[in-house]
Amino acid sequence: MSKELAKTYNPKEIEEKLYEKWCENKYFHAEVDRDKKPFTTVMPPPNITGKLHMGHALDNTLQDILIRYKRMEGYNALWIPGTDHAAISTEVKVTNQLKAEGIDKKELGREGFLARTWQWKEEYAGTIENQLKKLGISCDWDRERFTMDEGCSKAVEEVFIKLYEKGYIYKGSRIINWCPVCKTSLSDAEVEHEEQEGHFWHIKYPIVGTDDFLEIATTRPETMLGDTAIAVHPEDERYRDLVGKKVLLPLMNKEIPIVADYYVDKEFGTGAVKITPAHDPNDFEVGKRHDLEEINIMNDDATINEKGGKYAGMERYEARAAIVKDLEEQGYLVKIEPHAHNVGTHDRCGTTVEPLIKQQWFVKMEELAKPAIEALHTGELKFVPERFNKIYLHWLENIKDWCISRQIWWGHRIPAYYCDECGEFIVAREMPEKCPHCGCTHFTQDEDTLDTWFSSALWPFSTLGWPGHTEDLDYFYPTDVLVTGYDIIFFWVIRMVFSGLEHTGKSPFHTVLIHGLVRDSLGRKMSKSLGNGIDPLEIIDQYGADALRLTLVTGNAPGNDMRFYQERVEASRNFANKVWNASRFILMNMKENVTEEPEDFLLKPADRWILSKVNELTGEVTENMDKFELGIAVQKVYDFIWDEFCDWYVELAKYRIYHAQEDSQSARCVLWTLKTVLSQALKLLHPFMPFITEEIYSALVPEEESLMISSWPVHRKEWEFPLAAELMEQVKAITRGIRNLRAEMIVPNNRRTKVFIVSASRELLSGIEAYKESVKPLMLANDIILHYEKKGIAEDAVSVVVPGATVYLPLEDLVDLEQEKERLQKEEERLKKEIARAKGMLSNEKFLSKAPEKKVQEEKEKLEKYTQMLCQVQERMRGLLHR
RNA sequence: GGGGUCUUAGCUCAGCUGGGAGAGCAUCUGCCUUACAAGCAGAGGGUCAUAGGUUCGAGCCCUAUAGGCCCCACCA
Repeated sequence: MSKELAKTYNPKEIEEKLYEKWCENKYFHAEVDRDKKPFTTVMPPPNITGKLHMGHALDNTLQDILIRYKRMEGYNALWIPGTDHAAISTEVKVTNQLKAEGIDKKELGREGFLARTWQWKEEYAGTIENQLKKLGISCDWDRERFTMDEGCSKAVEEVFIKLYEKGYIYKGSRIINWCPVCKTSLSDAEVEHEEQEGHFWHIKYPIVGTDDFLEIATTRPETMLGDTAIAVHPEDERYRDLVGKKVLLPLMNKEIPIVADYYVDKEFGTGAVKITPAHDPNDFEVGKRHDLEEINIMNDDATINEKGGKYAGMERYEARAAIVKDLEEQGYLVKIEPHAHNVGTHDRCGTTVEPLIKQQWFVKMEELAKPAIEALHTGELKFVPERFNKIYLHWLENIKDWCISRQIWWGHRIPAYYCDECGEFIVAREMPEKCPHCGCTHFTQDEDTLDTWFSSALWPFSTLGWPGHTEDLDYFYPTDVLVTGYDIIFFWVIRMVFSGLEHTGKSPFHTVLIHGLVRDSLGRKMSKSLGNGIDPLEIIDQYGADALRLTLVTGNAPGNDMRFYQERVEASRNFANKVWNASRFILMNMKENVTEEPEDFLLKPADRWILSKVNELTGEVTENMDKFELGIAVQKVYDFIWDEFCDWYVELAKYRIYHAQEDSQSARCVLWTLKTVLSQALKLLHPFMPFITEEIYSALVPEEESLMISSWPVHRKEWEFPLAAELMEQVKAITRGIRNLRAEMIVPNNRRTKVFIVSASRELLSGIEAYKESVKPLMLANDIILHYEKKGIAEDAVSVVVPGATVYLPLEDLVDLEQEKERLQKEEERLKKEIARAKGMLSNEKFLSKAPEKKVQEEKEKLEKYTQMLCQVQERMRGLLHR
């Protein structure tokens, strides 16, 4: 006796219970098993900075769909979860939290601050884990990792030392991006450029030894305190004679040279550029070429330092105002123009970054990038969709050295030790005992930590035990698919690829499945400041995890952004409800479990038809899944379940179920088919909606342990029934014809009529004859009368022509013959058009010779069908005329 | 400045290797038919941005144009 389902679908009741069951049974856990092929994916580790948002829900839903699919396909599926320490972001959050408590992080000191941050980590990693569990994702929690745990830290250290020894990591004094609020250096990728309305200040510098001036234009006048030259284009006629001469730097009263450099654009501004090597990346390069002095005029908090003369101590914008004022007073300011220009900001705090020269650690990228470029060309790596190839290549081909040191506490400390005596440093796994240069035995470790992406770059292999030569690494690595948003290709994907290639010799995955952003209903990015974010947990609470998941994958193509709104979730929830109720109907009627497959000849055409439909669906869905067309795959399952299965097959099944006593064999057949088709559809749906499908399956197929570990269906040759399928399509066409006619006549559905079906096809007639009772309710008929020829049917009926049959409804009081003639005329015209179209194509020599045979054949069949239908219509019209 | 992407029904979007335009929501009509009103049965609604081209055949491929969005880039 099968168990019955609750009357209404209530996700809350089943989701938590099922997730616990899955966990208890270790279904998510994977161990090395040489008899099975592995399928591995690593979760992009969410930052421990806060709760998960809708983007995380999307990312993890996609991964879960893939991993569940592969698991059912028989792979040894491993999905490693974890979180990222998110260096700067977390440090900012904790610092702010402390500030709110009136504590300055310096008071706590490094150790105290780290202890506090670890507390934060425990709290948020727990929250994140719970959120992910609510989504129903099937990752291996036994293998949960953190980018700062022991293993990952070991990998970081190993990589740093390896790259240092190979000469790929170096320490150098270079111009870098500096965040004056976070007081740390940043990589180029962490700087966002935004256009701001600013000003263009034109300033004249007196030319030494003359009464003339040289006019320059700048957007950052305060940097003039650090000017060490003026540059002009070497071929600029206007300034040719000035090269080699000097100008007097206003306010600073200092002579600086005029140099010629191709960097200068003659057409832009005045054609003369002030050069501040210490505060502008371009000027830095120019300075190197002309051996100019680099004068750093700023402190770490972007206030002017002692090199800035009377402006020392002022904040950068305060200094700017003061300088402009002084220039004006002293007659050096020519004019001020409005000017829009790009300003670099720190992506984590929004502060305008300041280019500064600092000693930092860098990774030399040129050599590392080459194999990563190659991997895409050889096909070892691919992006889905393909268009992201270009973005990936463009970045790698123009890559610059990566600044990896950060002046913050939360992160992996750089394994470099400085001799307290001579200051030389040693890169090593542990603090050295004796300085090889001076023999001193006291060392201090580098205060800096590493860029957060330095550790996440190693994620696909550090989580599998690297640098150890573990069994896991050998078996599960390289991983298969990486699922992530296009917004972190530069930060993360690229760095994982070159790191994987460098340290393991293999691309860390063969496919990167890229998804877009989840936007709000107006198409805006969801953000804290706008307050338009939607909490995935609230949606789950309201509609269930399955509904949320379905919403996130329906109607979306890889790499595209999507809009999220409630109505879409409601539609998904409605589908869940539909599945639930159809299943409930079947279980209600399955008085005892049906496990035995009926003899082939006992199956009715409808049974064969739905079996061939689900069979076809299986093949198509599998193909779509393999091509990562998840949206298309789930749409097909949705349509099959709702349209074909519920609206047609279940309706057709009712008569046989309700009359089981008269024909128990037929009832058993129909129940077997219902169970078989539904359970197969549930399997196809399971990756998308794991909870509801598992719950139903456990009731429907109690002989099996669990749906999630059952096997993915395959296409079966023996379930191809082309003849039964064709017959059913005809029955459906007739049924639709009848419903259309009635709707047009506004006959309420509760009024039943006689239905006359005239057809020259004995197969069709006998098919329907054998099936009359099942079909009657669908055709809203109280009687179906079948005729081989049209006779004995009153003319005052409405009629409809479908391929192979004419259907008459004697709707005595409702029939208006004039109206009926009009309808027939319209239909005649439509058919004539269709015939003309088909004839046109078939009389086109080129079409006949060039189009594939299959297409030509299709057209011929259409022509035949429409010609026959036209005859039926005309025959009917003649009947009406004779009357 | 370079690159990408989008423009399809009132709205939000699918449309896989080119072969008679689809879904959900919304609208309209008729139904509480004992799985489901979160439902059933029907209907209306589209020169697939514009202009060329390739092809027997174009929403799909190519070129140009217009508009939207995104990314990259050192024009002070």
